[in-house]
Amino acid sequence: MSEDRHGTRGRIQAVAVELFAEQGYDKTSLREIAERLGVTKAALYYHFRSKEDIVRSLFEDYTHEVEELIAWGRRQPPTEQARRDLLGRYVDIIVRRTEVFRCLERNQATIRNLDAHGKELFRERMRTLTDLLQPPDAPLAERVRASMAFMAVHVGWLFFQDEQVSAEELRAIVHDIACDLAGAPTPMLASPAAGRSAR
Amino acid sequence: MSEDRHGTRGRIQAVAVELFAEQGYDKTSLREIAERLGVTKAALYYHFRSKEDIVRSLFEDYTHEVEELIAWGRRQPPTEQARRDLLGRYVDIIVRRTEVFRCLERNQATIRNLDAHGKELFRERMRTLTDLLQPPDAPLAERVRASMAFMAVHVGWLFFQDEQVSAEELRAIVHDIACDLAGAPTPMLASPAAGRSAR
DNA sequence: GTCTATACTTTGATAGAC
DNA sequence: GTCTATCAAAGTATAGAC
Repeated sequence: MSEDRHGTRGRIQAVAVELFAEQGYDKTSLREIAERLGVTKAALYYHFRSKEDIVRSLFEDYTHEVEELIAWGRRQPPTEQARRDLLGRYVDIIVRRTEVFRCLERNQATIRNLDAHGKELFRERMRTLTDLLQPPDAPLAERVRASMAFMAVHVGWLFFQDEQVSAEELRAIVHDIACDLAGAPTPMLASPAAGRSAR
Repeated sequence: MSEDRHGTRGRIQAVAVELFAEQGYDKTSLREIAERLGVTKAALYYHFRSKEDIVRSLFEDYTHEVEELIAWGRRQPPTEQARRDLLGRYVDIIVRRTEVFRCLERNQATIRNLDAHGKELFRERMRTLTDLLQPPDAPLAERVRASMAFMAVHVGWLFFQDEQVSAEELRAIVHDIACDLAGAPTPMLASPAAGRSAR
């Protein structure tokens, strides 16, 4: 799998996500990636056919996980518990792929246009996830809340990521808020926020 | 002000936001902007000193409005009503500057690094806004919710922007959700969501 | 698997005429 | 305010040796 940073290929990917997220995809040259690894540009072309190929490979695992989540969600009964689990699993994906997701978020304009058909891929997946929480014919306000439940996971996790908070605590808080937005019952949470959610 | 699209300068800015948001800042060349306007690259250099100068000018008005909002917020008493108004005014800024904000959101990595000091500007403004809703010593869960109130405005407005929904309705829904997240009382809202917020 | 060398392309930017 | 002409720089990508 691509997340082992042992082989040269994996090391290239690790350096690439970091630089793409920090400076942007376009501002990061292959020369820079190669230098950081102590190899030459040409070496990169052994492992990847192009620069775009690198960034594409970065999102493969993430995309796959989301699609599996969607498939899983479709098999669940329409219970509150299932919705709660869906959001929890989504949080786990974001947590597990933090770096990749940060890179994605900061380079939306670039990444949108990698594939001609991939243009609205993110949007459609988000739409599909939303539908798992609220049917397409639900009131607009409910659908917006459902979408926001997922998006809140993104911004909440990424934004507070580099503060001095424990990952477990933040994970629980983000999940809590997401459930709250989705209208799902609040998960048991040993935090001061637990009272609020029950208001 | 820079949002009048009458002068050549304004027309350059209008084309630039659109292309930057759609294809990304780096993938958009000055040649392309010039062509779209029916002028030459050199003409652009009469109005702007550099490409970066164009993108910087785009955010001036937006930045100014947010800073005025912060100043306004500091003058308010710490009431629920004031917090509700703060969020409402924030929504109004995003609504008014939709295009610029979309451009900002999709080019985060690039724009972050335009100024060396501007690097954490967005983050710090968000932090300041958050503090207006919840003091820095509030429980983490409350601060995350406060931050999310603002971020929810971004994603909610932009994501549903191009669906077939009326601007007024979406504005109200987004404001409603933001208030809910911030713990502020729900604004009067003639929508099916009104009941939910009171749960 | 990695390197040297280089071809090819595009871009941001400038000088100076009109 | 806009145009023609031109430049240097940087980037992606390839060919071929080791």
